[in-house]
Amino acid sequence: MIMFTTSEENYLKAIYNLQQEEDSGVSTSSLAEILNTKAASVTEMVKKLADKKLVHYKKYYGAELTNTGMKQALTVVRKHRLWETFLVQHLGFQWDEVHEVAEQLEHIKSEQLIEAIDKLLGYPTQDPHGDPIPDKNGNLKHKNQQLLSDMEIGSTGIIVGVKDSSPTFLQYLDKEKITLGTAYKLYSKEEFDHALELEINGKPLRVSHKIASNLFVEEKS
Amino acid sequence: MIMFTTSEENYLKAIYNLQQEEDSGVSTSSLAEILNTKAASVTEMVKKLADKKLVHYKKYYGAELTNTGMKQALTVVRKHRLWETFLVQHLGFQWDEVHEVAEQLEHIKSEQLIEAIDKLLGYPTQDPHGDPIPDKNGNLKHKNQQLLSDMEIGSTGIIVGVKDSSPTFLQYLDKEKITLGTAYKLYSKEEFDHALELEINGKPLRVSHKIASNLFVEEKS
DNA sequence: ATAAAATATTAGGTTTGCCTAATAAATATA
DNA sequence: TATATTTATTAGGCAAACCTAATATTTTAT
Repeated sequence: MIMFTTSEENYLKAIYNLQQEEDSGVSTSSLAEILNTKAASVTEMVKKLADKKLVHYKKYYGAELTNTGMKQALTVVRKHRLWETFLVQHLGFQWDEVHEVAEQLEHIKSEQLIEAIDKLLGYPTQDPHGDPIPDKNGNLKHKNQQLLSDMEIGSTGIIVGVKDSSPTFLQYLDKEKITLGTAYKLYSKEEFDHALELEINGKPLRVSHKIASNLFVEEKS
Repeated sequence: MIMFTTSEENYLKAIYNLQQEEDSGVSTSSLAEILNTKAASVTEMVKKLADKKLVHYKKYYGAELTNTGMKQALTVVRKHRLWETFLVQHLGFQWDEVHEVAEQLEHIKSEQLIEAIDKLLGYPTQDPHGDPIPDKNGNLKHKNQQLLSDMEIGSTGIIVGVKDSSPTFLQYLDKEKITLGTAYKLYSKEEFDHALELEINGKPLRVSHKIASNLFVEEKS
């Protein structure tokens, strides 16, 4: 059983996350930004990952996970999201407090541990931010979610996830009493700045395009 | 707030543990053995710790924790023992399975996390091996324990801890159904090899000196 | 008290993962 | 299309924490 360093795991996870958005190769600069490091360091590490057959890498193009790399990335993502869920459900953490600690906990090496946490939580399929938790074989249960900013006028449904899960954004949502499961109705969109007029918790609320484009919703059928 | 590397924390904990036994300075070779590293590496690191005022170090003599070093060592020991307790009580680990994982978990940096675990466990004062858990101020509740091998013939009481907590020893105890809280009666000691004749769980049991010298007992008053 | 053995330190390397500065390639702009 | 700008790579270094081999000190045994 091959083992990975914390740094390698962080790169794999970051590539995984970025790969979800862009469909071309993951760029050196985007990795450098996410990983809080410099482009030169990224190039170096990505080459190392390519040597280990964890990513495909083409100079000046970018990196993409191989099947092996994807599998490993998913186990890191799985651990991260299970720990986040544990912190919220069993240790009383708020959803804006879990990320940093989970960044550390995701690197703990013990199959027994993560399986026990999974069991304790009842094999959850979503973390506190609405992100899917891969099962131990790497399978994801994907919801049919859309961005609130992409919905048509008159659309109703519920908030099912956040795209940005930074503390500041989550704290904004707390302030507005928006949680996963909260119902919305989209009244109108402002042409000029693409702000949205919503009904949330029975009250009208105006949100910027930036906010709406970081909220996943599931439309009422 | 000063932060320590995983390696520094491991050295501090190791020095703490060894300091409990010997009362002179902790030797380079004993540290090297415990930390699975070479003497040269230990010398180097101990010097670094001395520069940071975490240990007193005298060449060819050994290392001793300063007050600051002791405080830090105790927080690592606290985390280690709380995690061990958590693994056993909430995740169904056996007492011989917890050490390796706790070695990793003890380095997670989050005051909030360890306080939440402590609270969840009900502020325990002992870990699954009977070792005391420092409270968040570093205070230890010390039992009046003695080694079984040091007891007089006729002594009765209960097992309250293990000195060696290696899986092999713990598995031996499991096999013999010896747990913390088990009552013992010391019948006799063999002159030749210092083996002991005991009554354990209502049945006679002969244990070697090595075993008896790794069991802590509390004598019935 | 001296020699031998054991223990500890120093000197000089290695690896991992990061950095800055210089160069090369790709993309955008005139 | 040629040039400017942005993005990426290479070259050369650095710090942490290891290592081996050589040397120094302390302890043990004769």
